Amino acid sequence: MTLHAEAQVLLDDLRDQGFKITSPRHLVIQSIAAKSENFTAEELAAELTPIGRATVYRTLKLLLDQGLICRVVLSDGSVCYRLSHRGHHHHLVCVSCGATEDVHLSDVEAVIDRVRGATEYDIVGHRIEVYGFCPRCRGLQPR
Amino acid sequence: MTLHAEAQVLLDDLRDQGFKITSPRHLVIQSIAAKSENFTAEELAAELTPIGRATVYRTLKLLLDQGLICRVVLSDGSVCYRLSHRGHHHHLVCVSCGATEDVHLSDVEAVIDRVRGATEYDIVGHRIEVYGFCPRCRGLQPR
DNA sequence: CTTGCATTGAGACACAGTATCAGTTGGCTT
DNA sequence: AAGCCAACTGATACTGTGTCTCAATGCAAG
Repeated sequence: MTLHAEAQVLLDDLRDQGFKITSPRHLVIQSIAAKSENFTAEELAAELTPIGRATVYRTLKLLLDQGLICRVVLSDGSVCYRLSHRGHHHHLVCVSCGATEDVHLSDVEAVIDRVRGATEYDIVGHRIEVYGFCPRCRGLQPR
Repeated sequence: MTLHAEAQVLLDDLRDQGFKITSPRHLVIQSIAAKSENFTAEELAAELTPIGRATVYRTLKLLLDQGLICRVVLSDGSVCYRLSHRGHHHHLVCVSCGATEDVHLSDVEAVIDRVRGATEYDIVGHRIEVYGFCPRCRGLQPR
């Protein structure tokens, strides 16, 4: 299994959009697909050293625009990325260690719709992050 | 009216927390209190030139920690600040010009509570930003 | 009025990301 | 199989946002 199945999906998706499958992109995607946890852009760049930092960032942006990965904003405001397991979802982020889980806030759409009816704004999207202590960090919680 | 009423509230609040009311802080707060719209840290620093940039940032952080101002994340990921008109609320942000309105997402707590019941995480907070075109920008909207 | 400790300012640093631009390459076209 | 060229790459410089350090300063408690 030199090629993670998820990587193939990402590659196919990019190809379908008319992007070139270059060897740097191939490597970046392979590396991302192998990760089950959050990663930062710099981590990824460091790990893929022969590949230029700019290229790593460009590929991330590409995947982000295609909705193939998602950006997670930690409670301290720093950001990292993770594979998007397709479909609209939100994140439950540990304020202590940054571990992240996907959550489906099923009724949020209804709440947003209510805003839609009550404002002059033409609503096009939203960003939600829920913060808490993960089971692992709960024990170390101050007080 | 050399001192905006809102400024007095902020100052009192800081004093109550045991912080010193120095003249740089006084000026920063006065300047913030006079703004009705979003502002960026750099804007503020530029406007208050004789005051050190670091001090402006430190004062912003202070006010942020005290919940006296809030941070708004625009749709492009850049951030700005605005006076917090107290109480928990969220932001409706224009994706085009960055104009911001406070919104009260009344039922969101119920949604979050539902998550609380369904996860191992000990939930302590959340961040919500709703994006759309403001009335002014709606007309210029591409298609 | 003194004095301690919080605060300040200047500047260096850190981090995340973008811009530039000459050089390379994937993949269509023939 | 060869050629072409827009898309892509990598090195590097730059930007924006914020933090750190550390000597100097100044609130406010006594």
